[in-house]
Order: sequence, then structure tokens, then C-alpha cells
Amino acid sequence: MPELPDVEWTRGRLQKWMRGASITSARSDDARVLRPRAPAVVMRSLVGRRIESVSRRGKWLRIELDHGVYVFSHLGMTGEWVERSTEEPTLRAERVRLDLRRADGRAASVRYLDARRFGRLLVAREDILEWRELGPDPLADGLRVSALRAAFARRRRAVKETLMDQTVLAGVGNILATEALFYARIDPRSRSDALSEAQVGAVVRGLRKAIRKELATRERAGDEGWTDVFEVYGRKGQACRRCETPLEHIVLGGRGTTFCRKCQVRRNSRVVETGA
DNA sequence: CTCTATGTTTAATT
DNA sequence: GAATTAAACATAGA
Repeated sequence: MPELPDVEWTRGRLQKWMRGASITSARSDDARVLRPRAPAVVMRSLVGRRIESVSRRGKWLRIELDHGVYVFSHLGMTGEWVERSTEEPTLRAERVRLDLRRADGRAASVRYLDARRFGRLLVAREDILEWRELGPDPLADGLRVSALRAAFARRRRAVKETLMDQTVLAGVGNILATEALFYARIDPRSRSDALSEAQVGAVVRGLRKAIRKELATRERAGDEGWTDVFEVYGRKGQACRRCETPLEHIVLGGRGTTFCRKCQVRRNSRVVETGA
């Protein structure tokens, strides 16, 4: 589930479920998700706290409790938060359970599910390093071409890898990077430091378009499931929607990467590589 | 059985 | 030391 649009959608739902409520019970025995601290210790620190707000930077969620306590949640690859009744038994892949008492006296139960357990849940009294090191968030801070171009210029990696670097931009994952580069008509293998101002501008517009599209898909779906329709992600071998050419699939930085070799032009600097 | 997966961290290598 | 690359993590689904 987890890129900026999914996490933002999750933030809204968590806030709706939790704001103003108090935690009556907190349970988890999952040492992996709660790493590096002991589950019982973490859970004990939550009982009795009231939830004030839920915020997000990049792919991190920050649930703000009273007494200056923060719960940081990262969804990893397969994490999700759901709301159930307190009677609902433990769900498949349920790792954390928070039972709540709302302002109106009603009880509710919010669960964190995560099959692969790449996600994390941390409790702290200040912002954690992973949160502080994040680059600008496209929604909270906006995207600025000049700043992004400067960050691009400092890296020699492929533009897709640079886009997914969370210290460059917070929240861009494999889907958003793949889709944005298709909209921008730039080959994902292009070195980020080879892009012109105009090309970085195209990447920024591509990111905005991809983010808006995914947020809209989620909003429209409400509580129902939805199917994301992508331009290129997950469409290896299928026809490019722009020129019908079969889409290419490569591995870049260890991640599957789909693109159109005809529409997406490679932008490389002319500087000769060092070495043989 | 094999391959792939919306992410990040860590060890190894250049 | 900085940068890059591969492997690891854990599980489900095609």
C-alpha cells in the first residue's frame, strides 16, 4: 500500500478514527514491527494517552498524543491501518491493536496489519532521525524546480534512483517515480545531473500529476476497494498508451522499472566516464 | 518449484 | 571517506 498517496489517505482515515479519543488498551507482541524496543514496554507507554492529531511526512505517519508523546508508523511494503469493532477477533497479519474510547463514550478498535512486517511502529518524545532526515514533502512543502534541480545535480545516479531517495524528496516510491518519468518523457536511466531546468520542470509536473491521480482514485473509492490504473507501472510488455510500443522492463537500483523506450528519451551528460 | 512485489537497512565493494 | 551495489529482511500471490 505504501507511497505518498496511500500514506496520506491513511493519515486522513486515522485522524478521523482517532482524534480526540483516548487509548484504553494497546496490545502487540511483534518484536519485529516494534524493533528495536520491547513490545510490552512500547504498548504500556500508550495506555491512557489521548490522540491529538495525525500528521505525515513522506511515507511516515506521526500520531501525536498528549503529554508530548509521538507514535511514528511506517507501512513498509504491506502495512495498513484498519478500524474494527472491539468485538472483532484478531485479523490476519494483525501486529498491533489499539482500543479507543471516543469523546462521545463509544468504543472503537484500530489495528495495524502487515504481512511482511517491513513496517515499523516507534514511540518517542521527539522527532526520530528517520523523520528529520526526510527531504521536502511534495504536499506539505510543495515541489520547487530550482531546489530539485540542485539536488539532482549533486547526484550521479539514474534520475529514477535519485527521485526515490527520501532525503531528496519525501514519499516518492517506485510507482510514483516510474509514472512521473513517463509523463515527463524521460528515460529512467538518465543521470539526474544531466537534466536541464526544463526537464526537471517536466519531472515536477509528472510527479504532481501522478500524485493527484492516485489521491483522486482513493478519494473516489471511499471505503470500497479500488484499482489503480497506471500508464506504465506493472505494464511490462503491454502497449505504450502514447505510441503502442511494447513497454520495456529493466532493473534499476534493484527495483523493477517499466518504461517506453520510444517515448522516454535518454538524457545523458556528454562528460566521458572515467576509467577504461 | 520459481519469480516478483508499493521499502529500507546493512554489509561489501569500488 | 564517499558512492554504488548486492543482499537481507518475511510473506503472499501468480
